[in-house]
Amino acid sequence: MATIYDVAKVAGVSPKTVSRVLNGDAPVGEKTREAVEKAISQLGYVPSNAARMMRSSRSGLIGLITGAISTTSDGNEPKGLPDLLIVQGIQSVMSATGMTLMIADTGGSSARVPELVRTFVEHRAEGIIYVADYHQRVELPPAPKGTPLVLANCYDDRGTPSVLPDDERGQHDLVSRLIAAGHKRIGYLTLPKGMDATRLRLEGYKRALAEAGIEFDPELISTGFMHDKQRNSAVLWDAIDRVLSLPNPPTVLCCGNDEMAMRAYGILRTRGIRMPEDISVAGYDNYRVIAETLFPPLTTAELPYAAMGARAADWLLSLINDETHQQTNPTLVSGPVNWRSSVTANASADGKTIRFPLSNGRNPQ
Amino acid sequence: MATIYDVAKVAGVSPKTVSRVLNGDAPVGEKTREAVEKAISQLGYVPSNAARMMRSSRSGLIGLITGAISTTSDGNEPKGLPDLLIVQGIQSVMSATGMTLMIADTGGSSARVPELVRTFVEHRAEGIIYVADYHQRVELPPAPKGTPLVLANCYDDRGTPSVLPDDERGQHDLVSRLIAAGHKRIGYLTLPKGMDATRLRLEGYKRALAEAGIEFDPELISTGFMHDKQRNSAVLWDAIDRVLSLPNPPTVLCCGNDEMAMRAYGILRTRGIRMPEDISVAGYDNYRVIAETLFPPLTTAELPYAAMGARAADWLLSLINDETHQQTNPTLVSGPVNWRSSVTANASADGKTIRFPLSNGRNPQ
DNA sequence: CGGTGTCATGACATCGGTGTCATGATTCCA
DNA sequence: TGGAATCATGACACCGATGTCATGACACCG
Repeated sequence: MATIYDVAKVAGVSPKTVSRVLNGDAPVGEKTREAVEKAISQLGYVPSNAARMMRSSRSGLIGLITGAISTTSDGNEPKGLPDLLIVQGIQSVMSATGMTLMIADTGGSSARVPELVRTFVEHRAEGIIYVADYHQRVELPPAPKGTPLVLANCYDDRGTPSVLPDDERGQHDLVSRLIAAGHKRIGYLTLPKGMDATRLRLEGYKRALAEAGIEFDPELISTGFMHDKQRNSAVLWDAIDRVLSLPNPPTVLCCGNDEMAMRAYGILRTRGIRMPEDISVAGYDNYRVIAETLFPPLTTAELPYAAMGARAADWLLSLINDETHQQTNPTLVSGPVNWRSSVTANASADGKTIRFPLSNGRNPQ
Repeated sequence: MATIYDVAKVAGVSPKTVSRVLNGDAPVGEKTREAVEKAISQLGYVPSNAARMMRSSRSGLIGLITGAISTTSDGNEPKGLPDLLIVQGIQSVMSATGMTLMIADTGGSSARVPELVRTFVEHRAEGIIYVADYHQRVELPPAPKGTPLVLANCYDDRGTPSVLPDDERGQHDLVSRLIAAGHKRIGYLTLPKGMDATRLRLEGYKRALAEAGIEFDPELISTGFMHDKQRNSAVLWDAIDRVLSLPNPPTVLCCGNDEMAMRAYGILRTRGIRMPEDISVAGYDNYRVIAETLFPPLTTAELPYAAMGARAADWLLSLINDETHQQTNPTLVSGPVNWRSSVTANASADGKTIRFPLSNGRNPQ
């Protein structure tokens, strides 16, 4: 690999002059510049970042750690998509700034984090971002001093800068929109209790009802998702049964995520219930492969992963550059409601209660 | 940040001795070693990879480029999942070898590739992997000499090392398995014509039939997917109509991917057709979020993304280490058939033809 | 007991850039 | 026309590791 000395020799100048041509930090004569540029392209010279870094102590590298640190990870499920979208958001900001991303993943074991951090420090990464696969609290080893750390899609209790989805607002906006479309009885099949997203979204749901003057009915709420994959279908089946057999059943079912909505489609159709004619369905995440492909396409609140990544990246950059760029911590990022045809524009007139054909049959699988 | 000189001073030895303790490349006295190790942990010293690299010319870095170079990309759809799984496969091999992954993506524009490659060369990446989001031909600028390049999920006509999914075999194995389960009339709703995967899988389909002595019936084949997202539902609707209204309709529908199968579920159910009682459905990809969540869970051929990534990484490492480790080019990786309950174990007895309730109605959406 | 090997360690150069300072050639203005 | 300012360029040290070679202290052996 050619060095700056080789270029200097070919161009008949000193290495320092070549350096000046490369960096443009001091004037260089026109003819000299041309000779140097010719030599560079002739030799295919590319400066070594490592050598450059030794003097400047700026590596141009950002370390990125992804992976499920949570204790709930069952280890073999490549959830990954949220991570990826966040990473894309980060990547787009970084490449615009000329930073290069180094990426490492824990493979699900939080024990590997210190090792990964060490590698990044060896490469003198200027900052580190930790990305979680769902909104959660994490405990990370303290970052090495001098290397700023930002958390994306997670937070800790040490006050580390953190970027989170605004789950409360997302659910609020979705439910408000449903109310605006004429729905008053809104079923809600939640994610597992104990998750931050579940709690926050329920608050958003309640706030939207309150704003519209609709009384909150706990009967309409049911957990529709278990961490235990095996029992998922049965749980959702029962939850749907329960809310549909209410004396005054909902006209729309909000699902905790798009995956659950997809499963709900199957369950509802199996019983001969049509969407959205008999009942409307909404999801959460805007997991596009699901939401756009389902038939009918799914109305869903968007989890703004890419925007969260970009926010986290911006914040990290400002920390690196020592800007006092104040941010509230945590920073909440909200996304739009994606309105699609799984929800009727005008809910059935008051008083007309649909009777659903219910069976006691469980998941026949 | 502490340097090796700081450590040497604190421990009262020469920098070279510290280096020896770090690398273990020469014997060091017991007491000296202890003093050095104490100084290291006291100062929180981590060696600088950049400085190390200047002498060794080994950076420990691998460059990874992902993104849709294809001309068909509609630009705003984050397909990404295949990329991610391949990246995970690569990552697991690399971290086991102590290499660090630098990642960059083209954001859909192939014009950015040279720029990304240049960045990697600046960092003196020891090798580069290019990852595509689906099996396709690509044209990349020639890699800088001395930096090996491996293509994952794509190939070129320059003979660059390339790792591809064995689409022919995957479809063959799936269809053979369906035949073994008693199916003889096997409908096939393909991906768009012109894709490599479409051609190869059709060959696999035919080979499986031929091996079982079943005559190939072109009526059973129909394109079920368009690049044009808007028309997708209508296209699939028509394709399903066509094969189901045959005098001797299929007992199972193979879909070009799991996404199409998900859409088929919706279409079939909307018409009151039950799965798998009335007809079986199979997919391709083993896109787990879909295949495991659908009701009933989907039988599908696995596209072994992680294994492909691992293979590509292994190959790249052997190229870097100049091993003559012969590989056939391209290297084909095959995955298992995931058998789930969307396909009946025993197809209906011969002669009993199911009549489907057909409508001429299009997608009512 | 002197010569030879082994062991533990240090001095110094080197990798490939860039910061600092010096130098010679021009240009400029009083 | 002479001194100062500007310009273009080069010499040299330095960043933080490691490879090479040298050195002093012992152990070993005939």
